[in-house]
Amino acid sequence: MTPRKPLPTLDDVARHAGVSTATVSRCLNNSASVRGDTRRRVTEAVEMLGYTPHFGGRALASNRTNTIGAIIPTMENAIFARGVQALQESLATAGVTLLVASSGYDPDRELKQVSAMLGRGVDGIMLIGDARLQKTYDLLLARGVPYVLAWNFRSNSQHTWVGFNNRLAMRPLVESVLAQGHTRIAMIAGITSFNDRAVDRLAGARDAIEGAGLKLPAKLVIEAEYVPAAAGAALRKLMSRKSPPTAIICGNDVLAAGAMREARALGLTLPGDLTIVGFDDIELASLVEPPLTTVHVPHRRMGQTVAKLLLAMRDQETVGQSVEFQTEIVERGSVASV
Amino acid sequence: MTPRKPLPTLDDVARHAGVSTATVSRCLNNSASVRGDTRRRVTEAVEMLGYTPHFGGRALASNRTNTIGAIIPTMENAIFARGVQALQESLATAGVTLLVASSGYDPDRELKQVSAMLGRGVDGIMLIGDARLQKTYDLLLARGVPYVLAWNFRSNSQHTWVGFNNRLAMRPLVESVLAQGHTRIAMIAGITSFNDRAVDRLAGARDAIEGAGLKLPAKLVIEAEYVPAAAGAALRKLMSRKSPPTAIICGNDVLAAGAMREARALGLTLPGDLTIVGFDDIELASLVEPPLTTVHVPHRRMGQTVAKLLLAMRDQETVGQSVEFQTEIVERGSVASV
DNA sequence: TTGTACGCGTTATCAG
DNA sequence: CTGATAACGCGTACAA
Repeated sequence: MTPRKPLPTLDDVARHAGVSTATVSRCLNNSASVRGDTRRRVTEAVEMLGYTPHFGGRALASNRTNTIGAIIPTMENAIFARGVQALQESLATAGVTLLVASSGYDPDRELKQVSAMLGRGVDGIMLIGDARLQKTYDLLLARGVPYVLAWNFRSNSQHTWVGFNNRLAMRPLVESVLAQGHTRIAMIAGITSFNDRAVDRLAGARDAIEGAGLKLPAKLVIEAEYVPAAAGAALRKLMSRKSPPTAIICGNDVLAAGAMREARALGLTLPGDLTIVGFDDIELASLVEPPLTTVHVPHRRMGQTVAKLLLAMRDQETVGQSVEFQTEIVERGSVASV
Repeated sequence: MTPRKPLPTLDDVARHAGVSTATVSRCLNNSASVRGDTRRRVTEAVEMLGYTPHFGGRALASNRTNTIGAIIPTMENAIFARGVQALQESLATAGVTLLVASSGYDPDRELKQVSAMLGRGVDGIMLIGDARLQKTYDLLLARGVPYVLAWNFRSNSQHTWVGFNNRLAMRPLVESVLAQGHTRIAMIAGITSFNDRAVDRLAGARDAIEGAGLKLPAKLVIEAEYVPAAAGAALRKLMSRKSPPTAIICGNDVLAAGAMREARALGLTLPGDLTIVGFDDIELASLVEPPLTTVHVPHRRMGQTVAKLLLAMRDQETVGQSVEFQTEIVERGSVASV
């Protein structure tokens, strides 16, 4: 490995171009007051030396980083990956860099990540949902760094939200299952600890079931980690009951796909023997057999909106206006009448 | 939004603790020479003020950022998401932050990302494959910033690699298909432009087919974007030929799943009417029906290894020792004899 | 339009 | 073991 070379500095560029560092700085920041001639000499020198502004120096002097942070539970979840990708693309067009960290659904780790990002001087932060330590909010508020909560929605909230109401979104899906005559319905939910989306989806399913005069007993609710195998184990447990459910609501598409695989392994015919529905409408949903009936969520648009909002909050130092998205059921064929 | 508050500085902490900034700095960097008593006073003050070191200042003074960069084609590809997640986790245990950017398979964008990361003073960079602008390498070399190329492998390379030989990995998979008696084999490859993995996998398939004395004519090779629908369109085209292939090699699992979906839509029975194989062994592979025969790739272990290597290269300022991983075929049931 | 000079928050060197 | 103090690279009043 070549030894670490010292980066060319503003000073080097200035000397090469025969101007002062101030002028170079002005050129780089597109400040208007630079003569075309001078500007050309400077940009030439920049080219020649392969100069890149030093981020630290810049942050120190300007108290601006052109950086937005995003802390998500995990990158391995396609819905966040997609949203973050869109967020990054939107920010990039504004010349802003995205800093991504993942908390692994651990609130303590999230707090540390927020703290680290504040130290890095991010101009704004995206967080997922609102299930976290109060201390995390305190930190954000104390610093006055704008933040947006995403992937869920609450009205009349003190926070700025970009997302959809997970509870309300789940309800019509379950109602459509109920409409097929199912009365013994179970749920394979995501882990609800520090996950408001999982909590709300479960609550929405319960709303629908109880709204139909039925019950969702605790024994028919199993929480599973975000991997197909966990859903498979849950399904096996549910189907081994004396009177097994005829329909299973899954907290998301990955769980639904895992449940389907296990159901097939048990020799069940889908959807004839068992109705299974998911949530999120990731690519996977249309690739399994039978294709999954699920709830479509506009992940990319949410990411784009978060970008727009955070930049506005940063520039206008204004409070952010929450944006609520609507979801819709996508009927594909994993639901049958009882 | 609360107005942006000024962060507490080292100076504030020093004043509160009744010591000098130098001492505070020493405490924070775990430098040994600080009395327990003093250290306690300092950490107390840090707690009280909610102090977080200013990243820019630190970078400026120490010429170290504790940051590693990773530039991947896209986060929406599960294989990179998984690898990057592992990379991040490994780095985190060493107190290093990961900066992720995605190039969208655009070499110009990648060059800009590298430049930006260098400006941010990253201590090392992970790149995917070796299909990029020479200028990008020049920049890296000029700066002497350690970098690792991942997700592919070349022996006797001037670069440091962490990955597997895509060409060699594809060969036995295709040979196992040939062993089932297939003679008309087609390929749905990834887009090969600036994607050495896609190129190599295609080459590996050709190696196997020609090694068996058969041909892989250009008309039986279709490049498709990394989405199921593109693979579906490709499959439809292939199957509409006068004498359609009896087996289709796909450049990755997502393409394979998309091809399967379309094949079913055409009324074909899988694998009886058509053999389809994938590559990568992402979760999806075991969730489709029939489950996909594919090549297992240790994505997480690659991410961890990249972390280890980059940290070592940074600390010892030494050349990195390439690490080659082996892959293996996972036979699941999407292959039938002709 | 351009240059001079200071300060941003931290680390590191050197005395004490 | 601790305290002054000089860098580090850049932006920006202020002056010219």
